[in-house]
Amino acid sequence: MTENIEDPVTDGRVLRGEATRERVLDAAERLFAAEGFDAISIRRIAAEAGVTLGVVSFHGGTKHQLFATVIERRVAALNADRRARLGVLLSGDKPPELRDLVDAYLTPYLTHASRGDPQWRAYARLIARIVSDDRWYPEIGNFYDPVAQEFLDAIQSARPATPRKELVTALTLTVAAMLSLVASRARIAGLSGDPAGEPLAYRETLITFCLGGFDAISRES
Amino acid sequence: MTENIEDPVTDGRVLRGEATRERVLDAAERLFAAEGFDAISIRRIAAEAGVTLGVVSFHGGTKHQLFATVIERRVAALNADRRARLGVLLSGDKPPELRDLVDAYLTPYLTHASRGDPQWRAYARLIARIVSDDRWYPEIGNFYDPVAQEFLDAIQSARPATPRKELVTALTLTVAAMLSLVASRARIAGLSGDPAGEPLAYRETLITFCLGGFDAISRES
DNA sequence: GTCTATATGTAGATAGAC
DNA sequence: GTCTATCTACATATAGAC
Repeated sequence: MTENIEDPVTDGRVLRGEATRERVLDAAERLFAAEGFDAISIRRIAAEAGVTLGVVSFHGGTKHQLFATVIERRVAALNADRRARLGVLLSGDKPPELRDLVDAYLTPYLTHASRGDPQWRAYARLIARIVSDDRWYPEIGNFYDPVAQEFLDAIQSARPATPRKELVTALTLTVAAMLSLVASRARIAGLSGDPAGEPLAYRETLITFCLGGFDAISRES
Repeated sequence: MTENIEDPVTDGRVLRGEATRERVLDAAERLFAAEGFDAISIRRIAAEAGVTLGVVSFHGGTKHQLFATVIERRVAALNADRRARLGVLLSGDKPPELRDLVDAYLTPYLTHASRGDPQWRAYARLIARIVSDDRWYPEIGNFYDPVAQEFLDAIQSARPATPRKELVTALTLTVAAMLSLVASRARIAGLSGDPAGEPLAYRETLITFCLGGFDAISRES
C-alpha cells in the first residue's frame, strides 16, 4: 500500500505512529507500576516496547513528561466513572446513603485494579504507588482532588453534624485503605498465610470497615 | 592522644570510626526516607554525611546492604515498644479491650513519627514508604510481622466470633491508614486546605476510625 | 516517523596510597 | 580508618541520517 493523499490522517504512517506511541506508553505504564519512576530507565522502556531509544524520546519527550503522560492518560476515564455513579445517587428522591457514596468512590478503582485490561491493572498499581508519595502529589492531586471534593460535599450532606475536617481525614484514611489492597498485596499475603486475592474480592470488607470508621467518627463529633 | 593499647575498644580511632558509621547511616536514613532507594546515589549519601565516597562503602557495604542496615537498626526498639505495651495489657485481670490493643500497636509508631529525634521521624517516613511497596516487603516483613501476629492473637481473644482472616484484613487496613498519616501528608493538606498536622495529632481520630472499622467487621461476621 | 550515533554526565564498586 | 583515583557500566538527551 502506498501513501493515500486523500486521507492522510488514517494513512499507513500515521496509524503506525499512533500504535507505536501507545506501545511506548503501555510499556512505560507497566514498568513504572512495577518498580517506580526512579528504578526504570528509558532504555528499559524502549526494550519493553520493542522500539529503539530515540523512539521513546520522540513520542514521550523527557522521562518526566512521559511519566506525566502515563498518569494523565487514564484520569478522565476514572473520574468519569466516579462522577457517573455519584450523579445517579444524587438524582434520586432521597439524599444518598453514606454507604453508597463510599461504594461509588471505591468501586471504580477496585474494578479497574482487578478486572480486564492488564494495562488498567498496571495503572492502578502505579496510582497506589505514587499517591502515597508526597513527591508526586502536586502532579496528580490536581487530577483527582476535584472529584474527591464533590464526594466530600455529598458526604457532608449525609453527615451534617460532623465537621468537614473530620470527614476529610476519614476519606483520606479510606483512600489509603483502598490503595493498600493494591499496593500491599505481599504484606496481606504474609500476614494471612494465604496469597492475597484480587483487590475486588476485599470490596465488601473494605466498605464495611471504612463505613464503620466514618460512623464512629460521626458519633464522636 | 596516642593509641591506648590498654583499652583498644575505646581509643580515639575506634570512637571516630563508630561516629563516622553513625553519620553515614543517619545520612542514608534521611535521604532514603525523603526520596526512596532508587532516587538516592551513594555519592549523595557521602555528601550528606560529609565524608568521601569510599567511606560510605567501607562502613555500609553495597548500597543494598546499607539500606538493609538502615531499616534493621531501629526495628528492635519499635518492636520492644509495642511488646511492652501489649505485655501491660495482657497482664491485667481482664482481657484487654480492642481499643487498647489498637492503641498499643499504633501509638509507638506515631510517637516516633512526630516527636523528638529527627532521625526517628525520617525512619518513620522510610517505613511508610517501603511497607506499601511489595518490592521491599520480603526484606522487612520478617522484622515486623511476628509482633503483628502477637497482636492478632490478642485481638482474636477480644473478638472470638470473628474469623481470623477478617481480623487480618482489618489490621492491614489499619496499618495502611496509620502509615498514610506519615506518607501522604501532602494529600491530606491538599484535600483539607490546611497544612497537615503532625501524625500524632490525628491519633484519636485514627484510633476511632479503625476501631469503628473493626467493630463493623465483627458485627457482620 | 524512525532510528543510529553520540555527547555528556553520573551510577556503583573497588584497588591501593596514606 | 580514611580518602583519592579510577574502572566499567549505564543514565538522559539530542543531532542528524534515512
